[in-house]
Amino acid sequence: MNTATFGALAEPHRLGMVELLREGPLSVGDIAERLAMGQPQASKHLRVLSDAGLVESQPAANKRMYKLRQEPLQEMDEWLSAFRASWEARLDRLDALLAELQGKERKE
Amino acid sequence: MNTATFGALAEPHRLGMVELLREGPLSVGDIAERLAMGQPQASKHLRVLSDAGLVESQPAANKRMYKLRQEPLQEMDEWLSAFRASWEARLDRLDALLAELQGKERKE
DNA sequence: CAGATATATATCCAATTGGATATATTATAG
DNA sequence: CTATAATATATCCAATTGGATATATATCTG
Repeated sequence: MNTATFGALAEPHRLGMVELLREGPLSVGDIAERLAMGQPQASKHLRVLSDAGLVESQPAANKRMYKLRQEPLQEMDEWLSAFRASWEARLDRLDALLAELQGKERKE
Repeated sequence: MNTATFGALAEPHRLGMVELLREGPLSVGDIAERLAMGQPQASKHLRVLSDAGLVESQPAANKRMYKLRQEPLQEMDEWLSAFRASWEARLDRLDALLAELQGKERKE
């Protein structure tokens, strides 16, 4: 797992950008406006997201459209799966325990 | 989603700690040794992880055992699910496309 | 071509951060 | 109680970071 992904998402404005771009591509100006920040700040944060591979941009006339890239998030998802395994195991044990208790209840 | 979780995982040593603790609880000394770092550094990083809720500790004799907490990772997992939906939709469309191509192939 | 619009970049600054070292704290052993 | 082992904390330092402002660059409009 790449720490750059976590680093990029560790800043509230950038996390907001990623969540915002989930709805679809946006221009820098739109992003800056919707997140209530200055344009240079938005560009700077988008640069960080872009370096981390979380977004990509393409020119559109006067503007520049940014959109999400899925790869880093998919990588995160795969990384998490190792942990998911362990907490699902716990839930399974809980299920087993509850089932056992149910069984006893019926017998008594 | 809490940026503190991402912030805590944005540092390679701390990411390593979390992955290490996946195998089970460890003392500070063990963690420091396995990650080849000094004890004060390990304590400092563990503090950050603890503040982010990613680990918890309990005293054991002379030592202090650290273990993973699942909640922040589960929260990450839920946060990711919103994105998972969109990329699974893409895969579905790809499947549909492939199926359609298969169908045409058979007809011709 | 001239002005306007959108974006990127450069610079300055204060705050945060990670590493290293020294020291304080707590518990165990003898 | 004293010495030791394990850990936490304090301090110093260099590097990084986010915000703000100014400026450069590129594209569109007329």
